[in-house]
Amino acid sequence: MQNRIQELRKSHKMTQAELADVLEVTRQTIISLEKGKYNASLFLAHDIAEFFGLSIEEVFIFEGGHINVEETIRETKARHE
Amino acid sequence: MQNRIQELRKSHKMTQAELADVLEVTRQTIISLEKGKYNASLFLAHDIAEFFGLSIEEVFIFEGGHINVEETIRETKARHE
DNA sequence: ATTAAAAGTAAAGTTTACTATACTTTTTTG
DNA sequence: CAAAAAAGTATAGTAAACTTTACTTTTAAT
Repeated sequence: MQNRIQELRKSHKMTQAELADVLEVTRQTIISLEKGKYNASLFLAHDIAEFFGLSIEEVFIFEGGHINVEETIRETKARHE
Repeated sequence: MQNRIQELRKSHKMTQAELADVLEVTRQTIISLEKGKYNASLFLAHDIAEFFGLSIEEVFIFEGGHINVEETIRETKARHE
């Protein structure tokens, strides 16, 4: 999963330490998120998006995996019969 | 944090086992999320929202904590000078 | 009323987000 | 260029999301 944290942080002219401080996480967390070492929790994702005035989906890019809902439901239901 | 998983699952006439199967998690996970025992990861939150054709923010209700962005930036920057 | 299906509980184990600390490298600025 | 600020690396530890298994309670169907 990709994210626009670094880009958004820079456009707000903030350092990693400042962003970490605002979000009440450590600088390590910001570095790791920007570097893609791991993914934010739902809470932190929400706080980041809210801080930048965006939706979670606008900050975090979830690639692939577009499910055909109707088909998936049919298949899954069949599997459970 | 609240979520609308149970409501959405029922409106799709699915059991917990079926939803778990579709989302490729265990039934325990669905039960625990519906019961509010813990929060979904960002990944799972995305998969759930996508499955129901909604945004993460439409499925998960993040209460409180509305930050005044400009003020927070000013304060935080001051703290870092 | 029985039975079966669905929902729920409990607890131990794994994985991963996040912290804390300490040190190194890169970038910025005077 | 030199100093300071910012960014990055590494690693051990904690917390919480998620799994696995096994058993109990509630709801639905006949």
